[in-house]
Amino acid sequence: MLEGVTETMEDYLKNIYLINRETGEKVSTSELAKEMGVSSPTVTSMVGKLGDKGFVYYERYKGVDLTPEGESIALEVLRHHRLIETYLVERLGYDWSEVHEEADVLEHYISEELELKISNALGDPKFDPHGAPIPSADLASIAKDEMTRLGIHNPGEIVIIRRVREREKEELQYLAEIGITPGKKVKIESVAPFGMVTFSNEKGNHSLPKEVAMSIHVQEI
Amino acid sequence: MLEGVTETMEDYLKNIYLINRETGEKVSTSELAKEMGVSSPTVTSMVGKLGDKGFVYYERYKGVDLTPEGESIALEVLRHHRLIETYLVERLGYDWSEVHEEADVLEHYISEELELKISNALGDPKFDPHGAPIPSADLASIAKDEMTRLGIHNPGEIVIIRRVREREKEELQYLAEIGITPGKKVKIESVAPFGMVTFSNEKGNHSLPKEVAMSIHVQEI
DNA sequence: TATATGTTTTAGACTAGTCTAATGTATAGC
DNA sequence: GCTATACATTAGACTAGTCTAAAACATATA
Repeated sequence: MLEGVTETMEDYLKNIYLINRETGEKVSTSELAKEMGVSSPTVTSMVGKLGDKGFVYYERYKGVDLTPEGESIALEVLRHHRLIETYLVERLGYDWSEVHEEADVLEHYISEELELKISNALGDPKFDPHGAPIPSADLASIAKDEMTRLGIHNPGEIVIIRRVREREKEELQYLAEIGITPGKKVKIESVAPFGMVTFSNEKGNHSLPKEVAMSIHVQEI
Repeated sequence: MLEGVTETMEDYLKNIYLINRETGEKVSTSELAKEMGVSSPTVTSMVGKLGDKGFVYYERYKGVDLTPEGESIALEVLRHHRLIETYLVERLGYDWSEVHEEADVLEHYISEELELKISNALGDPKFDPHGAPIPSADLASIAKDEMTRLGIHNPGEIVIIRRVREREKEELQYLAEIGITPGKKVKIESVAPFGMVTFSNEKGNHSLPKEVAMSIHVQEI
């Protein structure tokens, strides 16, 4: 943790970064409150402090945005998170579905020294076990990727899974069972009523709610 | 971290355990304050809370003592600390002099799951890199050891270093340079004025202040 | 046994992070 | 252009952990 930046602040900055990357817009108080699991007034007061410290741009009723300094803190935390996840899977025998909670805590507490040792031990990996890009050591911001989402594809198209956003352990385990892990190929079979997307792969035919399919990053081939 | 036990409380309990093991007596407010780096009134207020929660026996003006429950929290933290130190040295290329700070933080944040994976990966080690015993997974309290201290031996006696208490990085590096690491043999040469203890080993002749020699656990042969 | 000395506790205050209840603001739909 | 509704902010309070200054206690020694 840096000087004057608490674990809580790091978490706010990380979540502002992630929501902003997802939506491309300024982040509203209530979105952030929901993501952080706190009340809206709590967020208002916290973003005020983050603004005073120069980590976010904040104007009342207009939402927040990271400053360059805020962004590099967010990227640092994200780098820690994804390196830890990768290490736990590669070196300590964790399953990809189990690593999120552990990394969510430890990301705030490993030193720069340990970050470096972990990265070296793994050969400076570029992606974590879910396919998410690991920010580089210089914290250059992550390039917007060229990928699409499983949920926007049409029947007949074939795509490679590149990234599966983090979610509940049981949900990730289920996705692995039906062949949705980074690197695997699937063919879209149908976009059915009730917002269901059906696809086929070596594990047979399966369906997912569109909302979930939209969180799976893919590349068409 | 357990339910209702904060990082701060874990630290108090750990330090009460360590001081009590060292002195064999109830721990006074001021000793604990010095060890924790806080003021005495802070300690008074904290031990009050720890008493309410049933982790310590505390009577005004009489010092504190761990209850069985407090002791098992302390042992759990100590087990984490020493496993982490061992892992960093064995698997991530750290030097024994560098691991203390990292472990002091992470000890509060690794899950039981990770503790188990680390212990398994290392083959359930019994001692950390400084020679300190690692509490077993069932948190049975650590048996009082049969060792003596380097500082109490007389010229001519030969001893094996078993354990070097944690201290500043630079100090540990110096001790390693002069051959004071667990497993090494030394012969006491003299107990000189100004409280200096002189000994010889394969690195030649060296001296240490008696206070330091008293913190090095040895076995006579 | 009375007192001086050092240790411990009490009193009261402050910060970080959170909450609920009340109030203010923006805007979509008429 | 006005108003209902959803969202955001202010006000005020609470807990954990810390501090300093002042008072209480324990005890060694004369």
